[in-house]
Amino acid sequence: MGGSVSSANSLSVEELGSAAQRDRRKRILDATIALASKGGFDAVQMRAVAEQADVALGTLYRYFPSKIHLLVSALGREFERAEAATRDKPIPGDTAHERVMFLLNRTTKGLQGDPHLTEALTRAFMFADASVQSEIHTVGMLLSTMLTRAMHPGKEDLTDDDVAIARVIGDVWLSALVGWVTGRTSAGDVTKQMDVAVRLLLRD
Amino acid sequence: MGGSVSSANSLSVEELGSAAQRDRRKRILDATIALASKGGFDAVQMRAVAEQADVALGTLYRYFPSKIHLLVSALGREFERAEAATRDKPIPGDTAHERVMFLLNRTTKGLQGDPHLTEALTRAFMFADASVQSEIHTVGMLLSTMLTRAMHPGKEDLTDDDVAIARVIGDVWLSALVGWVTGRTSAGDVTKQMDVAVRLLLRD
DNA sequence: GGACGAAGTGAAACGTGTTCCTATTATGGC
DNA sequence: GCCATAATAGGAACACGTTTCACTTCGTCC
Repeated sequence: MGGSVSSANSLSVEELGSAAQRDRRKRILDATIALASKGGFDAVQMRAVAEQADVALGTLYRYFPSKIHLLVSALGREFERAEAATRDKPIPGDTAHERVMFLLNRTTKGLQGDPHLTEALTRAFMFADASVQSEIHTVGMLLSTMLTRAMHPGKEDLTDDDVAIARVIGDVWLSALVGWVTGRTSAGDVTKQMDVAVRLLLRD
Repeated sequence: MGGSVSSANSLSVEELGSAAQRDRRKRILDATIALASKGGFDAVQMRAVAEQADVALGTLYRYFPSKIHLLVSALGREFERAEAATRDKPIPGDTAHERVMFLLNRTTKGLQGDPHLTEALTRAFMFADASVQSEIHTVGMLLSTMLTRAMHPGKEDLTDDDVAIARVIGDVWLSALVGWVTGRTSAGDVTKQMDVAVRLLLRD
């Protein structure tokens, strides 16, 4: 896991030439999600992923230079799906508080429906080091986009404070998620913590 | 790293009978800090810790059941030192905001003075799973104590909001730290993020 | 001082992430 | 179709966290 901050990035969909390659990449991520969903972080074993995706171990490493890259990329794909599914759909709620809580609750409930998957993805995200910067950045941008849209639907020029608040909410959400994943707090606590934080940050 | 939530805890100072045992424990934690300080998370290798602490590998595992337990315990000891060093010393500042920022800035600056050590301890803390609950809890309580004391020096009956705000600040601080450790944000950004969060949460 | 159990030692062995190497197969240009 | 090159397969090898085991040392009770 060491080494300098090299250019070893995960191969993104765009830079994959052939359809066969895009399909391999998809199979790998599908296998990752399936294994994570069944047994969490520890169950995502590189040999098992390769076998289930029907690629050689070397190929897996060619597409994703480490287990962490793999899992964070899988997280990114899930986030993209979630973001795409809710784009253009207005978020219900009369106030920023209500809309943000709606978004957080829906997402949190979704995650809690698959605890193992959530554990795997969250641990990977938290353990990632500098070499996973770009994959992490993708996820961070998506989260920030979803939150600011919930706060101010349709607003174009976001203030620094808008962005800062979204960031703080994202931070708290991640911490709460980590607490839940590691068995420190209950599912209800996550919602409660979020509600308190959002109430403090978005006084309508 | 798998397994059920067993009773495998780190041996705490209190339950260590002899002076020789307390000394072994101290040597182990000293070696851990030294190695972490020199090379970060990856450099804290169990064989190296055992050798430097002059104990057998099996003994190291008897005192700390995993590398994560070891590092989080080391973090706990450092936190205890920091907390003890500032207990009874009033924190300068006229407002809660000023005092909290003073505390955070001082601590952050201390951490940034030893990036490798900070990286090792932060990664361990974030990667910890349910089996490290009690060690994590120790750290969480210390952090919460320090923050609420900075917010309301001498106050006895803290409200739910006081505790919630401290928790949110702690969450944001951790996230910011993770961002810095993983090279996503600069040292200055950490301070800036904290200032924004504290300003939003503690409107004087 | 001897016996007994707990704690410590030393080393081998195992599991899984990661790297490396060689043979084989796709792919694209001529 | 044929060659050059890249991509993939298959699998051995390595590193480090963790486990295990046979043996030794330490502390305590008689």
